[in-house]
Amino acid sequence: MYKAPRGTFDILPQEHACWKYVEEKAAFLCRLYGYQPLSTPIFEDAQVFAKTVAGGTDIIDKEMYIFKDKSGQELALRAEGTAPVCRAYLEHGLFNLPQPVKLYYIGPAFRYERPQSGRYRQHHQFGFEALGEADPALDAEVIEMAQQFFYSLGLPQLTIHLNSIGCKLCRPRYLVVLKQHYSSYMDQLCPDCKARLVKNPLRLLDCKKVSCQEIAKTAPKIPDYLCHECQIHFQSVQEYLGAVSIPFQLNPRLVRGLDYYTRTVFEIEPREAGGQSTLGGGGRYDHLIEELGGRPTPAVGFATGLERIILNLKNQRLDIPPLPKPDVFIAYLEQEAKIEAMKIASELRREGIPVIMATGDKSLKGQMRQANSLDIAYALILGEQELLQRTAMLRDMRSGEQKSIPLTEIAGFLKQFKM
RNA sequence: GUGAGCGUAGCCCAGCGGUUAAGGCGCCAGGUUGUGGCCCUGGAGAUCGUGGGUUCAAAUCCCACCGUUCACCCCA
Repeated sequence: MYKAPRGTFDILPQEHACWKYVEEKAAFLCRLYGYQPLSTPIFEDAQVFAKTVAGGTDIIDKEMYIFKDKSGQELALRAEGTAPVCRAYLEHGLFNLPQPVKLYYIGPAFRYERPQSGRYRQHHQFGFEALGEADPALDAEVIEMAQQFFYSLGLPQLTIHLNSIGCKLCRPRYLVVLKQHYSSYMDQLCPDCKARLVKNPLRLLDCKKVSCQEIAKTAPKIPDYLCHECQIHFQSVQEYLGAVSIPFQLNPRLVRGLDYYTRTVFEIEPREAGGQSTLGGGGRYDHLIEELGGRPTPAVGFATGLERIILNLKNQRLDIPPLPKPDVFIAYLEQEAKIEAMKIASELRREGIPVIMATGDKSLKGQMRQANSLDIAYALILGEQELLQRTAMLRDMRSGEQKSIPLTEIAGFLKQFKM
């Protein structure tokens, strides 16, 4: 038997209610804040991702789906949402619009890794980006949006962690003192952290090992080493967040792995949960667009994984509005009635009434059972008697009451009752 | 890539060395010659993940592989 490949999954009809719920909340949020939808291809020139994540991590070698197409061009499945948005921003000259340009996306992304709770090879991301302006008010807006998103979903028990990781001027200065600090604990570091010390020092700060966390606690804090401009920016973000009453927690050990990030970083996680529970995160990336070949262009954004959100919704057992069901099920008895039934089904659908037509010449009992299990409000029954009288039997499946209606009046009757 | 747990019908799962592999949900049929939901009766559906080994005997013990779950690495 074939199975969905490792790390992928089918979303069955009954699960779609949940997905639709989340996607609609996302779209509505973006409308509220004036962010417009942008869809990008499922694959890109591999360089779109490779350039932006270059160095420091094994994302490219280990985690990305990279392949050559028949022409030999190197392509990569969409690894995340931000870089393609920036590519589109450059390709279509969106920098010529009044800035900032506010965009959002929602769709699949791919990473080659062993699946674990809420992490899949094909997963789904929702994100929004404000491109072309450095105003800290945008950082605050993006954080507020993220918070409002989870709130509107019914996930209010969240903590927003906030930090600033400086810019190209001040971060190198910080990294020097950070490395100094860790160097003096060299013999106590775990093997991973020894590697991080040279490869990606910022990541030292969120090692999960208890012994390394002790060292991180006493490490110099990056906010203390920000340059003047970054300090002002960071303070302004906090002020604006205060102005719109968004609670946040400063976390000097919150970092990002990649070089293009600047200044604001934030992550959102459920309260009283640690480790792998982050629901979403974002921050400012003032160097990404430059990496892709554009002019230096500041930008800030947020992204979240829908699988994690749905996991949380299910854990909270929130009531998700169910998908609408068809209004009418048409059952028939003999061949003659079947033809009439098909005519009626067709007619009702043209009137905009959703109909399921019985098929398979099952017993009436079987047909009614089916109508019941589909949880349909009305059954329309056509048999010999009804045909003779040019009527149909309309049964209210909830109450069990039924009455005979002339064929010509069915559509009008159903519309009038608007189930 | 590393480590640990788990693989028995569509789903949940009992059985953990002894010969027809149990139950529940769901599905189908009958109890109502044209009527669902509740109830009753019956039925279909399982190469017990795959391959090898131990044994008189393996779903049950051992090994390998595959799958899956969780965690690590990484986290865009």
